[in-house]
Amino acid sequence: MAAPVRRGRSAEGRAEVRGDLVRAALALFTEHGYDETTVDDITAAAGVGRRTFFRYFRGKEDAVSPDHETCLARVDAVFAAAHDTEPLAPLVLRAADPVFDLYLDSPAEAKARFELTRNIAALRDREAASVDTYRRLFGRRLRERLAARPDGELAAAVTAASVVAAHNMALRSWLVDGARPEARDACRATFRRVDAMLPVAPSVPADDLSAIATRLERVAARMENSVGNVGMQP
Amino acid sequence: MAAPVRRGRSAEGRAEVRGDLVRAALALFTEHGYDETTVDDITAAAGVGRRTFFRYFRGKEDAVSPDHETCLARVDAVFAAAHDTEPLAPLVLRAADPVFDLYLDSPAEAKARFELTRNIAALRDREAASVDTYRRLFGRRLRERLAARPDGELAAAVTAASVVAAHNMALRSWLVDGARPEARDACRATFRRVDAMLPVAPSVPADDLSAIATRLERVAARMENSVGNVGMQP
DNA sequence: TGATTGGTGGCACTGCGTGCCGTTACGATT
DNA sequence: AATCGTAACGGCACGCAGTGCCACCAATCA
Repeated sequence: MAAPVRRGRSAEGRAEVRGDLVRAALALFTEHGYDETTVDDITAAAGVGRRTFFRYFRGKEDAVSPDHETCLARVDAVFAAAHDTEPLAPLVLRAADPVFDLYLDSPAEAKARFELTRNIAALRDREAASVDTYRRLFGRRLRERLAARPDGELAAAVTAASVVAAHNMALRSWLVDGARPEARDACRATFRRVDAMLPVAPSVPADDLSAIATRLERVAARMENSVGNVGMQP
Repeated sequence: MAAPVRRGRSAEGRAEVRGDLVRAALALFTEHGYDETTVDDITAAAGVGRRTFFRYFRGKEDAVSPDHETCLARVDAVFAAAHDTEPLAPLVLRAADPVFDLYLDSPAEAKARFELTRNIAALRDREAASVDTYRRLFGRRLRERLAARPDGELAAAVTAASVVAAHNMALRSWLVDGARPEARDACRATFRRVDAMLPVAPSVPADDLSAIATRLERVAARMENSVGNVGMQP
């Protein structure tokens, strides 16, 4: 005599089951530890069979991750929809928006995930691998657009890594600051400061040369400030 | 009746066993595939017991990796030995040298590892996690030295990610180019071109202002070249 | 020669992930 | 409303990764 199936087959039912599993995994991992929590514990807490867990997640580590596959597709769609002549820097910054949405829209879960990925080696490695897929995606799209330049491949690789690093840094600051919903715009603004550090292209339109001059002065000021101020004085 | 133990307990014996396991793993993964190769297959090919494998490696994925823990310690030692007033850019570039040594000193194994990490998802994720530990190490050391600057944390994160990305890009180019030993210097030179893209500090000494001016002109030229040349023309 | 130490091999065990299959609920068709 | 097809579910069994435990053997020392 099998236990009755509690849910239907609709999309809402699937989302509900998935949400139950994620919440159960986050709670159990946080309370009892990652290694001490088995998949059986998660499925028992969520009220589903063990086999069902592996129909929603590839493995135990993925139970705490949001859906990165659809997010990757959205990022790629931003690049695909952009015109070839669109200035590069704003496009790159805009392409990161879907990732921000993924985290900023659910602050509580994002913070719980952050704490787990900070403290548990297996989940930290998983996160690093996930972040690397975004870096590779940015790298591919940038390489297409920078192939003609001298050191274009290098600039593409460096820019992709820079954007992803700044993105994660902004998210991290937002999370340690309490993940307040009203600070979401500040989080995005923090990220966009990386614009001044990108090596590949200024974010100003091509016909605004005064803006270029302004930017050049900023770069010069920053460089002069750097020299003689390298490292911390004791 | 147990099989006789074939090796002693010396350090050479341990290195020999480890080398046999790495070579067996590389060969079996390449020939029969990663998922199709079990730890039993590796230990049988290396002539040791299954239990011994897990005394040399944390898991199946680590059997193809060089020793990143000692390499991380060497990188950190470079930072620890540097004076606080040393210019930042050359220090950062120099800190990457131990990683180059790790790969450039064994071209054949490096190429075999590269092919495996390129094609096998589990090993690619493992590699990404390993690279991320270097990125975090650079980030910590740079954050110490940039804490006083405006946007110092952001600059530290971006610079760390840039250096690691350029490093891996140079290694990758060297590997796909055949991993020729005589091209090792060219590999390092490719990496050092990232210097022109680093946002944090010029690599010139603090008293050479003419060099700063030269660099500023290079930056300006690159920026002007960028505007109006964004993206590829069809 | 006897005791100690440290690496090794074998064994058993837990837990992850998967293939397979019977079952069950939902939706569509008539 | 009865029926059929489909898709998700639960359960079972299996292979394999990784670990704790213990006996064994070789080298060193008393």
